[in-house]
Amino acid sequence: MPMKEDDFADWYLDIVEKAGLSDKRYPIKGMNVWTPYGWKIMRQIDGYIREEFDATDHDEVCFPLLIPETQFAKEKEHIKGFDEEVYWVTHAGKNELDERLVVRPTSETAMYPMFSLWVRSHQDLPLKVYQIVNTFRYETKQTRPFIRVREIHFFESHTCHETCEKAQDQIEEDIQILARIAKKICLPYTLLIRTEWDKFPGAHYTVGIDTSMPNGRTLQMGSIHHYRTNFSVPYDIEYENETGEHLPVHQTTFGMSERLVGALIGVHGDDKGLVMPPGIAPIQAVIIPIISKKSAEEVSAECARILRLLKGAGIRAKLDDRDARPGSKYYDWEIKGVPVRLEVGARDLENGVVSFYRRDTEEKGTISAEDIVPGVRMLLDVISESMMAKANEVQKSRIQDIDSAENIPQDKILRFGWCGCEDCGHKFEDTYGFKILGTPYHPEPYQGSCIICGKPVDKPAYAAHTM
RNA sequence: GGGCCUGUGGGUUAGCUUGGUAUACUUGCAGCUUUGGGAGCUGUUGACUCCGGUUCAAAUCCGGGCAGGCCCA
Repeated sequence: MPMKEDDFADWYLDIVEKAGLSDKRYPIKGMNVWTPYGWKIMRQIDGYIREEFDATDHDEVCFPLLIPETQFAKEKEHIKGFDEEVYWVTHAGKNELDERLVVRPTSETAMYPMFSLWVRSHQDLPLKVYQIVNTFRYETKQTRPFIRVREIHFFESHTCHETCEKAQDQIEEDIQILARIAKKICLPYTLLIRTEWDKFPGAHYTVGIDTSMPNGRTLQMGSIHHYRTNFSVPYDIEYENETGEHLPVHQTTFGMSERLVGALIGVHGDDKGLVMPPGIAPIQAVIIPIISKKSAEEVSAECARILRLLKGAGIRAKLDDRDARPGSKYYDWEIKGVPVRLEVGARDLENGVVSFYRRDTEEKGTISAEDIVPGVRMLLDVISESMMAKANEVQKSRIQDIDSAENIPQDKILRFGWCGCEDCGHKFEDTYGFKILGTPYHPEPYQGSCIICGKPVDKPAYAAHTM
């Protein structure tokens, strides 16, 4: 059941604070401090992103944060889209700058003048780079940790290709990369081609990556764009082909932000707190010793042994040997969403087992102490699969077909017929109060008629309230 | 751009109308004790957003700044 808006806001902020993800008391709106546990999660995700891009022949780069105004203004649509939400650097020390500098809201305009120098011949193509950096956008609406912030941690990949088709192939590769990343985080998502009036400023087309949050709204986690030559022409990124012709490159970008963290809170969290997917959990298994006077030494020794084994096997394990009651430790690690808890007490020693608790389903059981490594490994796999399956179920149940304005559920993603024309699109958004997310990137069978004009259509459109 | 509201230990908060010793819970720290779902006891650290005004006296009243939140365009 979707949560009410206020309940969601309280619940979400509570988890962010209690799990130690972020401290929002920093005195600038929308700029929060990544606290250690939250940052570990983000780094875990970043690490996986690096792995994926490196494995697909992208090179990591790091561009300057500041962009000269003239460079920023070269692509007209682009600057119009960001005009209202960029930060400007206008002074250096006591001097006013001759040319103002933009604090990057995204890096197209920082990178492309350099691409113009780097790309000369078809042998330089494809050019595939990415960076993991922070960007800045002056949000005026209400901010919320990870979901709506003014300083945004994200990755962006930028590619240049000889032809439109080769750029399109890149988008297919991006979609594969996305699929693998999403699986790691156990996040379901939809790929929808955004409407003309909602695409990225300057893009030929935009694919939005959305997921559904517990308040019934959708959260856009990132996007993939095909630019064609929209940027390469104004930024003069040309290559010489085999026959000596000079042609503009075709470009793509792919980016996802710290909203992934917001999404995983929303998608997996429950009333006990965060639930971390094993793939990116900073701590995959926490060991709690159950000390009693008689067995203190034996229990400690066994815990140390298990910790050593798990770590040796590459499992991110932690021993919680604080001087506190077991119960209070349980609560601490449940809020943080640690997937597996292992308990070792006198009783377990006697039976040659280790007790476990699964965070996602709250099931308890035992693993033979001898098989602790394969046992934990299998548990983590099972948890990943079951979290993914459950999240997919929920996402599916959030989608509802409609064919008229009657009985519109406010907390669902609507699927309906739309002829695709801008007029009907705007009419739909105005009368229904929903935002059109777009049409499926991967074709899906559909027979219906435009909900506004009645024209028959063979592909659906999706709409939702957005975060 | 216009309007409204709010700032009290690390967190949550009482007190503000009617000016006078700042309340409680939680957290932190130390000791004792305890450990299979937030134990207990004792001791202890820690706050009135800032600047100015009124007053014998300001967390409290007034003005301004800063920060945050909400509503409207």
